[in-house]
Amino acid sequence: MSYTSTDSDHNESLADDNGRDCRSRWEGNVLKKGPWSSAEDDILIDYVSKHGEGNWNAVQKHTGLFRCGKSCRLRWANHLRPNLKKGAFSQEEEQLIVELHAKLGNRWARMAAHLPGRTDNEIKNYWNTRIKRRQRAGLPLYPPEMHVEVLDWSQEYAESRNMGGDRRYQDFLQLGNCETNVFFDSLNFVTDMVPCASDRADMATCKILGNGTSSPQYENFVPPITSSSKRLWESESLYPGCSSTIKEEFPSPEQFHNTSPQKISKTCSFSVPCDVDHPLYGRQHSPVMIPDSHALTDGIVPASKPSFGAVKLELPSFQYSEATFDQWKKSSFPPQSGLPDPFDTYIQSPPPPTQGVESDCFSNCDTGLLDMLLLEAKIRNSSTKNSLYSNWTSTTPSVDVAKSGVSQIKSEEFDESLKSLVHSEISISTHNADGYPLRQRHVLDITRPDVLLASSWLDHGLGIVKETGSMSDALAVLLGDDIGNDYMHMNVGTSSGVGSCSWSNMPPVCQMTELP
DNA sequence: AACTACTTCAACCGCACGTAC
DNA sequence: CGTACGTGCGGTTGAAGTAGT
Repeated sequence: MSYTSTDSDHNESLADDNGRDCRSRWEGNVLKKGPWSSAEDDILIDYVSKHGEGNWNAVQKHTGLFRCGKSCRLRWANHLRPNLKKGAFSQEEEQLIVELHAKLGNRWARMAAHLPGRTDNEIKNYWNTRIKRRQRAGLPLYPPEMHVEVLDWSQEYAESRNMGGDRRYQDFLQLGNCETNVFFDSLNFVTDMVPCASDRADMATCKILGNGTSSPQYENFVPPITSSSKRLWESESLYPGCSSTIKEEFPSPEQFHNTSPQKISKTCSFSVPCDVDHPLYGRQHSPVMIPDSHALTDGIVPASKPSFGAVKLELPSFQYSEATFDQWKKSSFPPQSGLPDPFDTYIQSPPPPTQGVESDCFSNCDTGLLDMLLLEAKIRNSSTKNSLYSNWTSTTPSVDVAKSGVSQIKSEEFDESLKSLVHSEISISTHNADGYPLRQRHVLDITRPDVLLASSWLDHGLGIVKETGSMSDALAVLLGDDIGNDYMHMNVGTSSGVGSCSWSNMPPVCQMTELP
């Protein structure tokens, strides 16, 4: 789009904003708004070439430009600075944007840092356009092929664990100050990347939303903030297949104010206790919404903002209707398309669920969160027969996913495992730098979902997965039986057994919370 | 050709954060 | 500590472009 406006053809409002934005006056002149003229561009370019970037508010003083500093900065950053790429995004760039969005959410500036020559505004516009397109098409935001990427990424982290950590992983984990948010992003990442996991989570939510919950763990809820519920409520169209039950089960924003938390939460999602830093309420050990819900599995949560249940929703990945899935099942993979846009390709011909998954994915979706995490870990450990899931696999219908033999997990067992994770207090004796013994009580904050997410650590770091026959055993080892001993032998460099893992060698999310 | 609906994208807006005073 | 200021970020707006009828 090219503007051909002149200096006089746009509005020049005078609203006051502490004199800091473009609506202020400058020496009696009204600062100009609207599109920039080429003359203005030249002035700005000349100024920056002489004085460099920064101190934008000084531009108008030195150049006579009737533009505020913010406007100058924006113009320079988005259009005038050198090495800016113009034109459509390449396929590589598009794919990178999708990957980055899966990891970062709507953090356009960060995404732009990974795309040389591209601006946050460009990426944001592209994404919003893409969202609208996919929304219209009723399709998920992230192509299922990307599940390969997440596995590669997990492997990469595991391999680089002893080399100072994977920067991608660290960046991924340390976005913002609230690990819970990180987890939400992480979970989104995983669920979006792993089609079956995502589907199952979504289906699980459909079930939760549609049928309510009967399991005890679903009773420990907090009501989502109104904005979330409101958006969910308003997003009926985003949840085909669930919308009807959402309408029935999900209270309207008005109802939220008049309904008991338990009643509300039972219909929304499930949660586990989680330490949450909140700017207003401080650190709380309180239930936090687990983004197991349909909205949440694809609702990218801006990690920069605290998430005291403030789960911000965007678009769900599971937007396709049952009819669409039927088409998927019948269609071939990879999709046939001559469209240049790889995502349009996906829109046109969404791939079917992985072979052998359909029935169980759609019929046995009582679990969501842990199931998905296990799925990820399972895939990566597909070569190990004595896997974490052997007990479960022996008692539940087996489902092959990507030739790896991933199994469904009984919801009851999942419930019990989840319970065992909650409020686990451990005592650890170590030595300080001077050799004096230190004994501290900790809460191994494994209730933090991000800890759970660190399956790379669970299986690669501790080696627990390979040593035990079930997730329950593994977690028991992790939480109580062994760690609860007075002394833990933690050797760096070996990879078998619980005692082989240094606490400092854990992913950042696995840091423990020291009890007061 | 004219009209309408939709899409794109530059720019604006409000807010948050860091820093200097 | 409070205030002013500079800067950056993400969400939103609305004009121009485009496609469809």
